[in-house]
Amino acid sequence: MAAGVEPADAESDPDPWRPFVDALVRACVDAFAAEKVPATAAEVISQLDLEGGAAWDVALPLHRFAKTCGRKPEELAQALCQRVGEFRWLAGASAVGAYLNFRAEPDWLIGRTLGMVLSRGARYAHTEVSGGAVCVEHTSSNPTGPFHIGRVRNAIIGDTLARVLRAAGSPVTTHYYIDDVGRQAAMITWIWSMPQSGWPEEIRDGVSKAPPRPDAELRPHVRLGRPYPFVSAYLKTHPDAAEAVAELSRRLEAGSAPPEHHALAQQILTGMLGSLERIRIAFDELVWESSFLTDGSVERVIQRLRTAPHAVREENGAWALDTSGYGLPKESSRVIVTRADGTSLYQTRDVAYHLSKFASFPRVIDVLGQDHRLHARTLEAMLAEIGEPRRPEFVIYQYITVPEGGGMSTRRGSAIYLDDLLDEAVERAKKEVLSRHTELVETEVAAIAESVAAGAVRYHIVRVAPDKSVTFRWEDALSFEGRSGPFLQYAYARASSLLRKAGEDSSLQRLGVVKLSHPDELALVQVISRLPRTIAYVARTAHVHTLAGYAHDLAEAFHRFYQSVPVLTAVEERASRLALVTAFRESLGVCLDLLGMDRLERM
RNA sequence: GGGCCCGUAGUAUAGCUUGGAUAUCACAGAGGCCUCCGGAGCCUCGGACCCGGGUUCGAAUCCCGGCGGGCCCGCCA
Repeated sequence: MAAGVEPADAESDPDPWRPFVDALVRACVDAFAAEKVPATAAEVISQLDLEGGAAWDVALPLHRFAKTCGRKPEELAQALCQRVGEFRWLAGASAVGAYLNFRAEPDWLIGRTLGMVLSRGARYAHTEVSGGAVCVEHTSSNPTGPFHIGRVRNAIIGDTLARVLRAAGSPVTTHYYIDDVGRQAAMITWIWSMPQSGWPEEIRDGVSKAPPRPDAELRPHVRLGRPYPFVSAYLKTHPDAAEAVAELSRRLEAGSAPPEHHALAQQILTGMLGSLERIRIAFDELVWESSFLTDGSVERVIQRLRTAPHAVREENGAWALDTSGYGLPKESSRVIVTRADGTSLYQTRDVAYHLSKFASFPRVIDVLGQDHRLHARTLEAMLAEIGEPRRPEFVIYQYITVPEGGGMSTRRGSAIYLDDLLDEAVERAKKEVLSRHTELVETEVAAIAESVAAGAVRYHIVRVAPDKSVTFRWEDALSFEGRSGPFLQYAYARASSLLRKAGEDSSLQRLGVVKLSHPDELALVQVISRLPRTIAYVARTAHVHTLAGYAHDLAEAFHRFYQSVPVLTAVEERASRLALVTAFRESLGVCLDLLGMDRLERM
């Protein structure tokens, strides 16, 4: 077979299938009209199954259309098949049962797909900036100590989503919202504002008996976060201490924080962000909650909420909102706006934050754990109360639990920390690398191991649908085979190795004719051609796990091709196959970029 | 008690938005593959839609009711 490579034009739609599907829909609408069956293009598109039965087929089930005209679907399929006739790029149409199957000319799709990838390179499947700006807020963990991997699920989902939205043509700004004025922030400052020798015995004991952390001195946020869970427990039984923290909290709100306060939060946060950098996550903006107090926006929100239609004054002076009209559970039909002492609460300050987001971004996305679901609905009610018509979109994910049952808890000692998981993954990756390579120097081995470990951790978490809870198991998280990050990176490294050995003739942008016919070659092209569609889907639905699944399919198709088709030793097909390998490598590279994983030339 | 989410082979997971042709993929299990380019790979086999109703020509998918698990129901965040 021989196919001309179609250079990618200035089309904004990066989907190689687009012209074929457009032609197909037109042909179907015409055929329906000829049969006097009412069917619009939109109806055809909605029924169209692009994944089809066999890999190359686009299928149209006819049950729905048959019903509206009272004919048998099988009979309708036969009739339509006669009328669809021929249109550009159609290799054949067939009626199978109640389905109409269309096959695109393989040569056309091969040429078009490879042409698209080879000319666009790392921009393959990307859409030119077209949408409005999007703000993605994710992670937003309080600066109270190191991340356990439950919290990291938020960061990985949010970061992946941000990357995909950018690829789909939206300018994205990521936010990490830091609570530096609430009770938790006050607790950290309270305990560290006294010398350790002066700490209450329970807290000192707790810290000294907690499992030792060899990295505590190395990572300041680990050390500074150590007393937090014990402080939290201590305050429940010591009202005097609790009052001291409350007083500190009031000072924070009033803008008269002790001098060490911000530095502490900053120090812990810096350590936490350092952990996230290990898995390639960084933020465009760090947003401090205190900034909405100092700029007066919280005060303005409070004024608006106190004059809102359902504002209620409690006897003790607190202000609340009756939200029973918003369909919230009746137990939470009252939300507090300000405490009896006049100070604000998290949900009130969050309204101010969201108003500031709406001022800059037409689209606002919040990534939240399932425990914040009610808060999300409360926030919507509060926005409605002050007459704000806009709403954030919420991406809610379920928790990561431990095999013994329950969530990750620092206090119960059931938390698995990101740093620990990465450290362990790095050790294992090093062993794997050393067993394969003797020529690499130590720094290279270390860098590769970090990349493999980070990829393994990110992939392990992102591959599961956000609305499913995950039970954490070390052996699964550290698996380097099958549905794992290293499986993808290995495919990339294999392809890189091929292209390295091929030498100069891998620059094939000007390759005129492609000769590919092996089923595994066609299957690989088919998967490559699905990438733009997949990115568009993820951008629309925020189902980031779909991209992880796609990337696995892509790598798998390559491994199969690699196994069954020789490349370097091929004679006639060598150039074509190298072009295919190049296109594959770039497509998988785009996936790795979007999943926040490193492209490894060797591993 | 009320609300939200989840329930697919031994384990894990896709498909559920918009019902449609033999339900995806992995780990574990059994059996194979380095005459070629990286065996972190490939091939073959066996194995699943929580239960009960309903809607429909057709239900893993939609509706109702159970059961099981997670989370929330603070003048915490």
